[in-house]
Amino acid sequence: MIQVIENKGLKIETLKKRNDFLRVANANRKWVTPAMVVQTCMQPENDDHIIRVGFTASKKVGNAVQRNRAKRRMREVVKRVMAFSAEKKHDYVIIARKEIADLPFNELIRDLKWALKRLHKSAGKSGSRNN
RNA sequence: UCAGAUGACCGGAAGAUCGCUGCUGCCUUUGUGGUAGAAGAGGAAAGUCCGGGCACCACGGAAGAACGGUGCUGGUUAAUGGCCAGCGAAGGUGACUUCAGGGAAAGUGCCACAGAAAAUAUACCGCCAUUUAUUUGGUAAGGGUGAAAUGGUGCGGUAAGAGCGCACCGCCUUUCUGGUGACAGAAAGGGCAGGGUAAACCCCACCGGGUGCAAAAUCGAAUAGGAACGACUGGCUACGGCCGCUUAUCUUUCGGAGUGUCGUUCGGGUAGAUUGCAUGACUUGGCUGGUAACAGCCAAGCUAGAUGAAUGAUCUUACAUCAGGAUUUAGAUAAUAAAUCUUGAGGACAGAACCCGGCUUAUAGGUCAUCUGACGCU
Repeated sequence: MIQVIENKGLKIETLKKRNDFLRVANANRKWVTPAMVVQTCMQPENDDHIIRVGFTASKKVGNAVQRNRAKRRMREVVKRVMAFSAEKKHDYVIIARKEIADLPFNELIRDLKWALKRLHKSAGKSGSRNN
């Protein structure tokens, strides 16, 4: 797994600015899975080796303990999936849903892979539109 | 053994793999680097309800008014509405618990319904005397109303009654004794002053300036705009403009637009960064004083510091606990209890955000200490 990262030369950073979150949300490319919602768009700056990922857990997920746990699980999933199935020059935002605390970890990995696949496929086929 | 009361404590464990945060050492291509090491959430981190430290703002000092808060006494503390020790009242067989516990003889307001009468009192049925009378007078024992009706019980007394008199209890005043005090006890005097409500206004005593670390300080880009200086650049003016010049190439006319540009410096202080920011009313242990809260002294220690917010994720193993099933033992082939095996579920409330002291609320399950009552045994 580490080798994959090295081969592709990709580096994962986290999104921190509110503006970035809004930009990704407005791009209107998203895929919904039982545990989370995945949004994506192209990066404005051109650095080939960086993928940026933002995490959102609103109050709907639960209290502070449950929100933090949701973010940590998302971060772990991203670490294992994004390294070899993300696209260069893209920003991603992952929004937690209530079920994220209860679902098994393997299912989260499978769902994120599937969501990324669908997003990239639809981007290639029909531009930026996806409902 | 059972049922309680009070106080204190724990609040998941072990292993493997992969990470995150700042710190220290070394290396270093000085970077958002590499590597090694030790460290990294709570009893409530929560609610943001009180009290402080700290910072800024306002303000000459002090007192008062207004507003808000507190409200038995003494102590403790940086401080409190907290805590400790007492007092009083209420509850409990008891250990013990609860109390918004100053003033109702400073004044004002309110008290439904019932009732004669709910407060400058008064007399419905009664009782007694008197009278021709359904009259007049005396009474407040008894009845009735109500949450509440001029203190209670007994004896005397009387026409009937009544603190009218007496005894005891209650109440009020004064004095004495004990206590720092809240208050307690005793004696003497007074026939009794008179409902509730102050979580109604109010009175009395004491306390309180405001805003909060997104406070505040330092450094400080980029863009736009501002000021000063220098270089080059057209005049007139009555300050409204007019003429001139420029606007990709030559000449003329008309219309529109422009009339300054460049460089340096300064100030403002935005994004961002650093400080504030963890050596403190600190933690642990011991000794001394104190009933205790707590205080003093000595020794040792350094124990989270994030900022879209680290302190974990995944897997495995037992274990507490819960539910179902089976077997054995006790028991009446019952109910039930205990033990063993097995299958499944499964770890509460909850995440530091400047820091402390409290309070309140949430919390699966478990441990310990002291004490009380009941039963049994000696």
